[in-house]
Amino acid sequence: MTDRLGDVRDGGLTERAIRTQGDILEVATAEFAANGFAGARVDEIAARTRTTKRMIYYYFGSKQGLYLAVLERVYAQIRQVERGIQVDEMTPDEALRTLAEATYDHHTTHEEFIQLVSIENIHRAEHLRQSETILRENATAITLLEEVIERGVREGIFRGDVDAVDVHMIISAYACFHVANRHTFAAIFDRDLLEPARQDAHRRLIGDLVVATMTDRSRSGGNGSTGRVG
Amino acid sequence: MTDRLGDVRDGGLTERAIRTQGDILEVATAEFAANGFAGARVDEIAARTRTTKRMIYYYFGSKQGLYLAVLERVYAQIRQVERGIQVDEMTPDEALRTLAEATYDHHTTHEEFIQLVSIENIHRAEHLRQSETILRENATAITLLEEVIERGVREGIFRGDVDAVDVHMIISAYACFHVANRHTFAAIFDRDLLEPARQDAHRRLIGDLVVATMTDRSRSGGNGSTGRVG
DNA sequence: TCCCGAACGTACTAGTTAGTACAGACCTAT
DNA sequence: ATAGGTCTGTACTAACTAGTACGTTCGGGA
Repeated sequence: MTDRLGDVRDGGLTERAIRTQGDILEVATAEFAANGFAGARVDEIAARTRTTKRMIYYYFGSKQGLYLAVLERVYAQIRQVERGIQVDEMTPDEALRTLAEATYDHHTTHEEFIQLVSIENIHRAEHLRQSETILRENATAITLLEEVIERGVREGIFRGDVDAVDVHMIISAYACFHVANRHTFAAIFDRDLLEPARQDAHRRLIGDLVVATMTDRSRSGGNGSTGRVG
Repeated sequence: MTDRLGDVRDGGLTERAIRTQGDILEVATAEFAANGFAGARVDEIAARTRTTKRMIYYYFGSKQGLYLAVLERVYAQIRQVERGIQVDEMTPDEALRTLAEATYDHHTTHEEFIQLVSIENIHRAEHLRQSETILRENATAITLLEEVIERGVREGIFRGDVDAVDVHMIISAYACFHVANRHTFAAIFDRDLLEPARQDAHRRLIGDLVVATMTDRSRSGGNGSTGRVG
């Protein structure tokens, strides 16, 4: 009660209220990411905020409501990063490499996001499907990739049977794995995928991987115009 | 009590006991994979077996003991698959493609294994690290890959700065993602990664991807003898 | 100055869940 | 046949946890 301010209004919410909600969301993000939905404890979240459990229910209604708010927050953050990427002036392969590295950098520095995505998949995306914002806004991440790939195919340097969603999947798979399966991988193969000393090599590798795949001329069967994925 | 047999002994365990334990493990695998460790209910597992909760505690001691038994069981299964792979007669790139496709096929047909690995990572592999068997036996999966890659590098067709563990990571990442992130991916991008119609294309793609990456001659900087990963 | 609603804190409850006490059935060996 | 260990079922409990009832404080507008 020492830092109470002269509550200035802002869209129906007190400044203090906004800070309280932000405080709760930050702590809740860590708690859900670390323990899963069922494993997370509302009491534990409350204890680690400046406020009380009462407030969590006051602002978010239920444990599930809080979880959904956490999910929307982390998905909004990745949208923010994606919007900041500029690849207009680059050649298609340079652009592809840049996009891959940006995704790699985001995921490896946002462990909580990846953990929450894992958790959400355990629950078959049943919460995520309730969020129109995420479904509507986060699919647009593909647009940029589509332009780059279309350009590369038109210029004849990219294969034509792998589309933007496929490429996004490849990049995401690589970047997610480093974070999501870090612990079992380290336990079994004794190699920490996020070790700082390896970061640069791993970043280069995802670039190599996606460019090599898209520019590959020696692959098994078919070519740019046949055997389209899907 | 209708199907009671004349309990024949086998290594200290009744035949009936073995069947009971197997029954519990099978049901528990599904329950843990579907709901996570905290979300899984011992009562629910008991209700879906032919036996009772009492037996779960009799054989496995605790919820955690049961979970560990489940984990060991699914890891033992993947070891079994890995042991069955033969690549001696193949060229290194054929062998690599075969190994990648086998991993892809295993993971896409063993959803529960992937889910349990995800769950275990949420818990920072703290249960897995307790299992000496998994740590000792499952690391040997790399051996086969090591031979193939060494052969490819010696023949001058593979790059030399990516080792067996890196390649295993690439293959696992791709194969895991299809299963682990299936639901969020489908929700956002409206594409089911496990749709049967796409299976062949996706299997071919992981082969292309890993072979293209390893045989890539046009990559960013360095070559086979410099900039080694790690 | 005093009313009103937003924001907040404490103490509680109803329901759930991991784990157990106790009793009994079954098989094998002697 | 009977002792003793393995195996099984029922009914219970102690502890935990999401959610709430109720009261209080605060700032701003009339």
